[in-house]
Amino acid sequence: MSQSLDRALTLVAALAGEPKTLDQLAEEIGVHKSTVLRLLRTLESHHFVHREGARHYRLGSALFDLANRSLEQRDVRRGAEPALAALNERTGHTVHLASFEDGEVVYIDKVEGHHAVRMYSRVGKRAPLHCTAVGKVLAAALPPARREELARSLDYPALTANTIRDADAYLAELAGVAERGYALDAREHEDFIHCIAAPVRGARGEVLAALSLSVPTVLLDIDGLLALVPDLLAAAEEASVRCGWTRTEQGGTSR
Amino acid sequence: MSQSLDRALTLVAALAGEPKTLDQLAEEIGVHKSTVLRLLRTLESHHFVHREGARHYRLGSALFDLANRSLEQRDVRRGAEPALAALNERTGHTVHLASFEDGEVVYIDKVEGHHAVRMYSRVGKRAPLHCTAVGKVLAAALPPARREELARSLDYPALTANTIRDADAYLAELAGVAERGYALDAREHEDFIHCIAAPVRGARGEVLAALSLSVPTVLLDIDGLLALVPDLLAAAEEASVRCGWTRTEQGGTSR
DNA sequence: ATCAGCGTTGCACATAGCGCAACGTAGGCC
DNA sequence: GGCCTACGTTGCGCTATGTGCAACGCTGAT
Repeated sequence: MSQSLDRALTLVAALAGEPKTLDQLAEEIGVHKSTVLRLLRTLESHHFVHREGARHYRLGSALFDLANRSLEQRDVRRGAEPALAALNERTGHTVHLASFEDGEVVYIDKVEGHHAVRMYSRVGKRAPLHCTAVGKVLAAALPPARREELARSLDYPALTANTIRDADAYLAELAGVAERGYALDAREHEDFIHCIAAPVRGARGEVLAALSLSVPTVLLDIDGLLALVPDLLAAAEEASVRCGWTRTEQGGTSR
Repeated sequence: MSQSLDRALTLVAALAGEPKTLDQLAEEIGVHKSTVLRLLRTLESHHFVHREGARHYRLGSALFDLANRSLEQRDVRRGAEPALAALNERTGHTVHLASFEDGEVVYIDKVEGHHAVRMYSRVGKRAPLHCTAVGKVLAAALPPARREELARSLDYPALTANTIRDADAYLAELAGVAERGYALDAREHEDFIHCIAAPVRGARGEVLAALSLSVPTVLLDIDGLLALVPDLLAAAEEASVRCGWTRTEQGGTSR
């Protein structure tokens, strides 16, 4: 809709990797370099990009500042943080907190595992709903109508041999997740990683986010992973309590 | 320079706090709401903002993604990370990593202290050079000509009773910092906090960043803080080594 | 000393972005 | 339950704004 803004945002994205020069950027986004220069100047004045030496630009501090400020005030994140740390401490594996956004999953916090081999991820990264444990937990939490609609709208790209490939299988899986109270990703997203995830709930029992453990298959086989489910559930419950959730006699809203 | 981009960035900054509605935003930045709507749509298409419910906008995942991606590939940060964690572990206090940018200090990493009372800060936050320990370390690392020029260009706002107030005093302080190899902020930035900082060096001995310990005065008096200098220096050296620095016989480039 | 590569500037054109005002819709109050 | 208000949304016409171009100048390399 707004051309210059659109270009500027593309520019920022292009700078996410390594610092680049004006000419590189101009070529990369297909815009005259004088235009790029002007955009960069505006971005620079807001500290969104920073000039490094005479000819290189990289992302500036405003980005970090805004990102952290915004993350900080997501209440789920704040509430869940101690639980993430504790779960990581107890298991040694990578812990993620993810939320649902626009038909995808967004990682909003993580604690790295202690092992040399571990999953690559990043806070802010987006991932598909259909092949991640966190995605399943979040999708399973939707009201049935939206769940169905959502399931029908996904593409189901096959990322590994185990990836769920169609809406029916996905819906069946989600039903199981809602039943059990946790989700499993058995090498459906990446070949050498499997995960388990559980919901973090708010005051009214609504699912705010999903908490997961991601473990390389070389460290733990599937049974070993499933053995961690009680730890996971305990951590998710701890996080939920900090987010205002109160355990109900009926066992929550899950059925 | 670019009006729409400028407005869009202002918009993003306005969203850093809490989610806001279209009207609020329009009023806040003084632009017609139809314009704001168009900008928001463009921002939304790049995931820079996210629509929450029907009428609220908040920052989107692209911001976190870009910020973390960019931080991740700052080599200093990666190299220094274990040293930060270890220093935090050993002392229990808040540890910061900061770099020099545009005549200011930018925090690029931190590990929170274990105590209930601790300094408020945030990765991406900017701070003044003249009243922070990290600022002094970074300024002291500049070649004498730039150091002088820089010192003359600062404003020296007095943030506490102890803040250095003029260029001559600052230059004298920097000379001392270069001599000692670490810097002290004795309640010059915030009333109840004092800090010590030391440089992290790269392969050619150049200063890449500053590592600091921030301690509330209620937890440790000035002597207690200074007693931590050896720990700080050891951590800074560890970080330096991971950044490619090799200890030279002459004791580095500090004199 | 010459040249190449890149950032920078001024300019003139046209488009892209703007404010306006009218419309649609959802939620709240009586 | 119906009206009203408070928002988000849309179409339109104007002009400011952002654009590409081409010439300039700096800096560093040969």
